[in-house]
Amino acid sequence: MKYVDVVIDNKSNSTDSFFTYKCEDDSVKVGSKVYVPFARSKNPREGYVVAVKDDASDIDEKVLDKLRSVESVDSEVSLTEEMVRSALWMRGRYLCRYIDAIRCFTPAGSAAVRREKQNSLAGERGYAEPVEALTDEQEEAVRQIDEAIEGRKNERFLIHGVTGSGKTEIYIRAARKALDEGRGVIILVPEISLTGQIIERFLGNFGEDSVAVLHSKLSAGERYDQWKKIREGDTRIVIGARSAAFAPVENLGLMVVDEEHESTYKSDFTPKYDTVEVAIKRLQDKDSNGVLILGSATPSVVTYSRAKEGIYRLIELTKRYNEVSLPKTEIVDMRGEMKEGNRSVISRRLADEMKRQLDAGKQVMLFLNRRGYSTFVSCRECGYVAKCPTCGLSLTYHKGRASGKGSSGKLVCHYCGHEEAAPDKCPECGSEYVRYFGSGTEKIEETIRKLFPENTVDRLDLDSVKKKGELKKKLKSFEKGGTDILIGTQLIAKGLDFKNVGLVGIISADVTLNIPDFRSPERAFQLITQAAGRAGRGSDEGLVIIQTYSPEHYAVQMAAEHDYAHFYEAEDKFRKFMMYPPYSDIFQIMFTSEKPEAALAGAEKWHRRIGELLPEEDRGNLFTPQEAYMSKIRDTYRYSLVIKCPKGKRHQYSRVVYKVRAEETEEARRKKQDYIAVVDINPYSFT
DNA sequence: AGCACGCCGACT
DNA sequence: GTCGGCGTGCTC
Repeated sequence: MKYVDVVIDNKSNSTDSFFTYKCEDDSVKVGSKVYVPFARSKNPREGYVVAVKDDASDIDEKVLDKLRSVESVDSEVSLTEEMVRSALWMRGRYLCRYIDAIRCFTPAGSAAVRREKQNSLAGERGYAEPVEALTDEQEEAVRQIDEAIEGRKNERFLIHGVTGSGKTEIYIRAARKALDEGRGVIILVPEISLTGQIIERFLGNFGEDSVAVLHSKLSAGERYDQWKKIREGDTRIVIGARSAAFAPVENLGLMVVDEEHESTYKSDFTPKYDTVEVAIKRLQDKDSNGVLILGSATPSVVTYSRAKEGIYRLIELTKRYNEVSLPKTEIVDMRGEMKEGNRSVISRRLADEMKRQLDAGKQVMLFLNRRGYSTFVSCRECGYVAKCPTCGLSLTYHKGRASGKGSSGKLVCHYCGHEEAAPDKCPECGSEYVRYFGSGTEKIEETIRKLFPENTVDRLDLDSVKKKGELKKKLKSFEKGGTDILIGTQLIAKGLDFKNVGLVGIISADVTLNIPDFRSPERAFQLITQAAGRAGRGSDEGLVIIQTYSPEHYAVQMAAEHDYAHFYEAEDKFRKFMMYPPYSDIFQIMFTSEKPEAALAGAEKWHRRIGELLPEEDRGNLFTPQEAYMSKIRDTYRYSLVIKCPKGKRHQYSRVVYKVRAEETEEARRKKQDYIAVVDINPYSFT
């Protein structure tokens, strides 16, 4: 007989601990799924074994006489020990429940789910590109990676390579090497529906039977089948979005995170994990000792700084295939447009160039900021943007919240709570053209249709991705030349390859630049770079026009010059000065409730307790609770609490937050709690 | 989260 | 009497 520690599968906060059971079935292992009696529950409850003991020697005596027996061991589903270890680590890292972390690793559908036996890869056809000779840079990268894989070294690489420098080919070689060594492979991509090329090439190189493609369109049954196939070792290569990082691959030898900087790698739901961190954890496990490859043309500042620190080995790919040159770029200063009477969002320069290109039979792509981001305040004559004096972030305009003096509104910093009256004149130049930016993106399509009535116009954004097939149809139409002008968000800025695009226009670099988030310069740089990468992929040199009210901003300048190194330098200085990541971790705790006063009271309570528990010298890193950026979503009110945790103190701060949460759940046991608190460490946006 | 227990008001 | 509403408490 054995003794096992089990994590019970229920959503309660108060059962978030290990429960010890006796187990008659000696086949039980760490990772086994079990059914156990629990409390007064009539039916046995599901749980996962996290520890197995052969005797009762280190079991608490108080518990020993209460022990009940495991009902049954589910031989169909079990996690590897490495998966269990990684899940336990996640709980501490992201302050979620054990079961939340474990569920990431378990198959979503159960065996009971009806299984439609259909080929999940239907419609995906693989093709192996004719193997071209590798560039010297690629050759060297492959050599280093192969060596690490062969030596079973837990090494991490960052491939910083411009678009078209052949990162995918390196991934394929690395995967082949890992397979040759008898090891498993996980390839992560930001959004499966937009990365057809990688998948096709993997399918082409390794064959459909050797590659499991995990995507959101899979039914529960299909998902389960895939999970089983991977778990049993029938498929050694897995490709998928974020959640594929948890695939039950044993003997994990290689993980690739393509487009490492993408925000889709941060989970929106509990647990709010960071995929790269999970990958690192899984690979450094003693059963893996695997190799990590991050790839990006525009690595996140945090990642790049880690590369500089030596945590990642940096591989720079500077040459594009066939020596295709990077497109020419032009910055259009929109302040001039205003002065000269052009109130349209399309500059005369952009309109002229569009006409020229369209007349020459070329296609045009126009990029908007992400849809519907809210307002920042800017002067249309001098480009002044209202910023928080202590945080350096853009202030957000709040309408109609009379701040005493009957002013038209106020400007609020969503980080620290700083407030000031909204100006009716520009504080820099005195102009009355102070405007609130950021909405009405749909208008652009209308404007373009009016400006170019002869041409076909199409628009693509997140909404159309949701409609199955719509995306593919629109992209196909553009590819075939059926559409002259394609308007889109940065969604279509990635990875697509259209040969006939002569001009890329970035309508406004500013909206990305001025959302109240310290990452906005980084995002602006990435957006411009990616969008620019769509131009001139054929034989002709392309042109990129960047419209902005801040032409002197370093993110705009450096992106226009294709100069990542200098952008990084400038951005790193800013981060260091302001103590933003990588120099800190930002804890955001979101309080929600149907009653605004309950959400605020919860936030204030936590604020007080955290303040009491943090050492004196750290209190300055704890900010006052704020009404959230989106203060009310579907009848729930939201308040947020931000803590800036200096580098190296994450454990300490986590413990404090964890303790406060434990206190609060303890209290909720007695009194009904009327708010919900959710912790997010390093959120991707402050919504 | 379940689920049982138990205490009270309302009804065949 | 006794049915059932839901507040309370416990879970190896």
